[in-house]
Amino acid sequence: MDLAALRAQQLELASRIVREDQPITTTPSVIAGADVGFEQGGEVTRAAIVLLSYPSLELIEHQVARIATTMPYIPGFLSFREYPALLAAWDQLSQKPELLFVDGHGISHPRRLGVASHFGMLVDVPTIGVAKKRLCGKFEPLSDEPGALAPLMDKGEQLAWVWRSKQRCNPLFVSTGHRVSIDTALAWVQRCTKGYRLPEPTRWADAVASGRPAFRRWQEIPR
DNA sequence: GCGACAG
DNA sequence: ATCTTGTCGC
Repeated sequence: MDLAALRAQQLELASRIVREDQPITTTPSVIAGADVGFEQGGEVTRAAIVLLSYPSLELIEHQVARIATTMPYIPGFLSFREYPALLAAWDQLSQKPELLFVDGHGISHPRRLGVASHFGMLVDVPTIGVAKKRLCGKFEPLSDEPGALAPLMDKGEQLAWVWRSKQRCNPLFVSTGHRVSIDTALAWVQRCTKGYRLPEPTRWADAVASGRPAFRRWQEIPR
């Protein structure tokens, strides 16, 4: 793999990311969550996409795709490692969502093209990036109260909101993926958070992608 | 030159 | 991300 070429590709794609809200924004009735996990020591990439109804936030569909891993993890190039599997899972959906949450950064990336932005652009759906760790940029320490907020700044521009979704939990990094402003991204993440650190779409995608016990229970003991 | 570094 | 049980704290 040629990192210089991938870096150039990121700059090109990043220039096409829409950081503003859509002129016509209607309330979504279906919101998706996407996440990626690995198996067999990393040789297999497993992507999961879940569909939740809104505003009830109930799981209505989940798809999992497994493909041979094509690239190693290199900070700043995560999307090239994860998007092939995500696209495979996306194609398996019986219906497409109106809003998409992706586990990872959106524009809060060195070249402004985190996995949420890259994948969001590929499927061309309003997308939000929800990351659990900082990749770049700086922010002031948050107070301990849940709801504490601080802008993630880099080179003079705000790239995300650092938001403490729950008490005694590390904050989340919420950013524009594609076709959603940073403020609107935060508003949707807040509306979809129900008492846990992660918003429901990413929480379920995470559970499905990594075979969490909570999900297996729901999966193996239905009805 | 010395750290930092999504998942 | 993943390897992994119990355990400390609210």
